[in-house]
Amino acid sequence: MPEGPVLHRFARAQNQDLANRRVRATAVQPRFARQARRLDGKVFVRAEARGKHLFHHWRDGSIVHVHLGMFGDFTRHLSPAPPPRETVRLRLSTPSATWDLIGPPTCELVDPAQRQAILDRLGPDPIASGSGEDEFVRRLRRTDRPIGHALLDQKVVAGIGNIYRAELLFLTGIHPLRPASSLSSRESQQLWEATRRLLVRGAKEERIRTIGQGERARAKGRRFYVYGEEECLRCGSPVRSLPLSGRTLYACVRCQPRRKTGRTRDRGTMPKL
DNA sequence: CGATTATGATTAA
DNA sequence: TAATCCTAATCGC
Repeated sequence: MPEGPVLHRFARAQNQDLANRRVRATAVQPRFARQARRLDGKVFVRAEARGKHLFHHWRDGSIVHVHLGMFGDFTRHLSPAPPPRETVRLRLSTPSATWDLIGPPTCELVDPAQRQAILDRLGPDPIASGSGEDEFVRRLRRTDRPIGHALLDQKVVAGIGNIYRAELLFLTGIHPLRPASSLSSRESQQLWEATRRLLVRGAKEERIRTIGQGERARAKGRRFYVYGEEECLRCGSPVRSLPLSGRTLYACVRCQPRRKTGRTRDRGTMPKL
């Protein structure tokens, strides 16, 4: 379920609940039980998010690396917490709050070098660092793969998932199949700016929000411009869906032309076709 | 109750 | 590209 901003939200909330406290660690599933016993009752120092990766730092030097994949999730309970479900990989609790980790493909103890190796594989994370545009543009320029593929590549920019990919390309009016290297520097710059804005917003708010204030009224319950939709929220044209990098990509046939269309600016003034 | 699907990513081939 | 790792909700029978 999670894209980058969700991991940052988890890290912040977990820091509020757990940082610098003695934390009970238990596991329902046997897979992580031994490791949980080793951590149980020790001091949880802090949670750290980078892209879609999460690290839990413990005072004894242990580092737990978590990746939630497509289905993983954290759930939070206030005391008294209900008994854990059978699928709880790791439960972290203090007298007041409890965090359950469900369904992660990755939950492992790592050493500092392994953590660093993971970070080294990631491109700039606009939530963590603020800057990174140069690196982003550099990476785009040197690949001929479609921009829709490049945006999911975590070493181009860390944290974008399938929803943000579709919505960012929509917001910048870029056709997803254009080679990344063919973007003008202005387009790359706009893409980075939109990425930074949306991911930072997503880390602050409870849910992914891509629709701008001006078009909020028009949305009427719809959450996205094109992701998972059949008609473009802005112009009503059909949304094309196609598989790209093994995921379904959505794009408006009209707002995201393969080439720039001269003077015709879609400012949302156009009625439904 | 089985099949399907979902905001992911690595490894093998 | 395909197989692999993970869970839960939904849908059709």
